[in-house]
Amino acid sequence: MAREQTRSKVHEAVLSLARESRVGTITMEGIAARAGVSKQTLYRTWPSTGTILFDALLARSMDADGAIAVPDSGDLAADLELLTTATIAELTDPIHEPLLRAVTAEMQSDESLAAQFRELLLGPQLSGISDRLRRGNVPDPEGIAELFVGPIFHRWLLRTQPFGSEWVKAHVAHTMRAA
Amino acid sequence: MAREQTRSKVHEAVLSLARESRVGTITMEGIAARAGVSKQTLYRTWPSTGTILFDALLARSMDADGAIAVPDSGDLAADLELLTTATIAELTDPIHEPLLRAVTAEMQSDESLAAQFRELLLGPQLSGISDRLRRGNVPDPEGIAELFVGPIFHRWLLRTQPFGSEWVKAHVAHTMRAA
DNA sequence: CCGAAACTGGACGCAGCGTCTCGTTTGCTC
DNA sequence: GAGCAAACGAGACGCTGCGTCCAGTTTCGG
Repeated sequence: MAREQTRSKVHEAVLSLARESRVGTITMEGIAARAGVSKQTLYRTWPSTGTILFDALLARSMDADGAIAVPDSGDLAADLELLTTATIAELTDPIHEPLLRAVTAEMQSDESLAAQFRELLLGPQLSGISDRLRRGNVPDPEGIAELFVGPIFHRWLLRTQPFGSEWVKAHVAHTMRAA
Repeated sequence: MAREQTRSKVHEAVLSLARESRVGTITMEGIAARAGVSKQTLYRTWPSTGTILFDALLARSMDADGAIAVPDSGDLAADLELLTTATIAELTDPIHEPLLRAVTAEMQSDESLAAQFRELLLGPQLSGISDRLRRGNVPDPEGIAELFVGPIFHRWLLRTQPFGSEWVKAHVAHTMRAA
């Protein structure tokens, strides 16, 4: 559909806008202006700002290493701790964070965006983790993966409290005990 | 500030709007029209639609029983299962759900709304649970409370999969094992 | 019964939406 | 390298909602 050059111009524009202003204020017109692209071009490919943000997020997740790799050293507890730290780093990354917050928000009133998110980001992430758990002979790996991810996400989304290394350790310990 | 009658007219309007249309489409002008109230009156009390939705949500949570009561029968596992079921019922209630989704979304770009939410809804909820856990001699009750709530919220927010009774049982079992 | 506080109704300029038209550029195909 | 379809830029369109302002009315406690 869209030329590759257009797509990357739009992605760059979105990233720079997300960096410098509140994500809730990002508009189609703003993106078009920043990217040096006509609104028509935007609407041709993306139905909403949420879709664009998600697309940018996805592109960013891909080129680094293809999402977050799940470590497998044989020591499950150590791996979970690494994974927690890596996940937190991504969630609080100055570029990722605003994009992800905006997409999460938009998902609440856009089911098709939510479906895309689940399929392309959340799903792979969760099954990566449950695969690792399965290799560690953990029963009900899917359930434990949810138990592991849920509280991290919860704390991030609701900004309950900052993530500290002692919290990470405690969380991994809880997860290990449940597994 | 606002007369009690005005406040309740606005709450009713918000509830009826949330019931019948996508929450993302709720506007100040729409609420004003539905409530038979001038925009001026709305802005005098609430700075944004998010604030109004949160206010309505809070009012609704209060009059029922004062948030969700944490059961205490002595049997921790049974209590957690009841609590899970009650929480899910609230999260999927046809009126609560859209309001809560909208507020959660808005919180992502409105820190002061997030703070209110934490203080008036999330906080009491979490400390109710950790109190119950403490009474059951669970170590690190705050941590376990997060472990308990996180995955429920995660599954609801991202609509990963529907809540089934077998999932509830498994989740309680995991939590018990960690505690 | 009087005054302050809360209210209605409507008007204001402004930003962003989503769609349209028209003329230009890009890049693939023969 | 000429030709053609697809993608693009520029900008105009009416419309909805925003947030603020004003002038006149209602409500209610002292």
